[in-house]
Amino acid sequence: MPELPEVEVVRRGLERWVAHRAIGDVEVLHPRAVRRHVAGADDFAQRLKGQRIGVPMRRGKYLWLPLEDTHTSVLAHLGMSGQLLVQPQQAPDEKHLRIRVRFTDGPDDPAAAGTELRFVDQRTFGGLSLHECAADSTDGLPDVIAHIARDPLDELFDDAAFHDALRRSRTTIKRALLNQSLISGVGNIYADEALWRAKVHYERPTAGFTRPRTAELLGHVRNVMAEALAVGGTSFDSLYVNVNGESGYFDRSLDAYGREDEPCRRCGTPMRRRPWMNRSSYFCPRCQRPPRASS
DNA sequence: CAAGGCTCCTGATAGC
DNA sequence: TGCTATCAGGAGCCTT
Repeated sequence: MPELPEVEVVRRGLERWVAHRAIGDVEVLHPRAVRRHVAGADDFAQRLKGQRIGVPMRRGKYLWLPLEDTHTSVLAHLGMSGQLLVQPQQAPDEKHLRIRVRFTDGPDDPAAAGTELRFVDQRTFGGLSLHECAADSTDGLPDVIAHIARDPLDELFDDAAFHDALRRSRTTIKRALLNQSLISGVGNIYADEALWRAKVHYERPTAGFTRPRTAELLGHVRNVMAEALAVGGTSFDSLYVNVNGESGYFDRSLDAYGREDEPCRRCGTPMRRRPWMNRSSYFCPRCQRPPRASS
């Protein structure tokens, strides 16, 4: 499940393999993969043809490819299972290949010659679309994601504003961490990991957060993401821009996510799983005490 | 308007 | 053995 670190690994791969390449034919094999492109699959393909890709950018879990000499960008979201792969043109189609982007020239790196970009997505929660850039953007930020907050690895992320937002909100901390308009890039896995590290229960009301507690939690969010990024980045050395939910750094040691009934790595108490917002929350019942009036 | 719930989708797995 | 139910979950959209 791609969250910020995985998406950043993909962005770096795209920067290496497809930046500054000119787009040729585009093939949309499944309409759902371009459902955010309101004008439809044919329009998407025709408008991309002949454009040159700029330097890939990312905010939270979104990434985009600015199109040089235009005010438009290709927006990409991987959803649950999306992958952006750079493959040799002759490689067999993947089972869940949704979009193919051919190029009319090679990149600076001749090793990438003869390759194409493929969007592969089993569960079709992700997709590509073409958008105008936000009016005040200098980096090609698509207008449709202008509401997405900066992510905690962005140097312009405003810690004080985030704390103030927590204090103002009548919600609980995990909901806030997953609210992409407050802080972006955090998904279910890294939320549980950061909360475990901070010894904070997922249902703790945000209104009671002190400045030091917010600062500590943000530190843990940043650390767990940086560690995951470091691991994910090491495996990226081939002609393959990968998001892999099954392997890669996912088999690194997670402290909370998926560890139901296993001993807490701090205190040994069996970890618990609770149904939460149609998904699961993993936590240590001893290290992460629930707030009063909460189960 | 803020907050919370619903829904899209496919494949792995559990259970009968 | 083979079917059905359950789970995974990001984020737009809808309701309250």
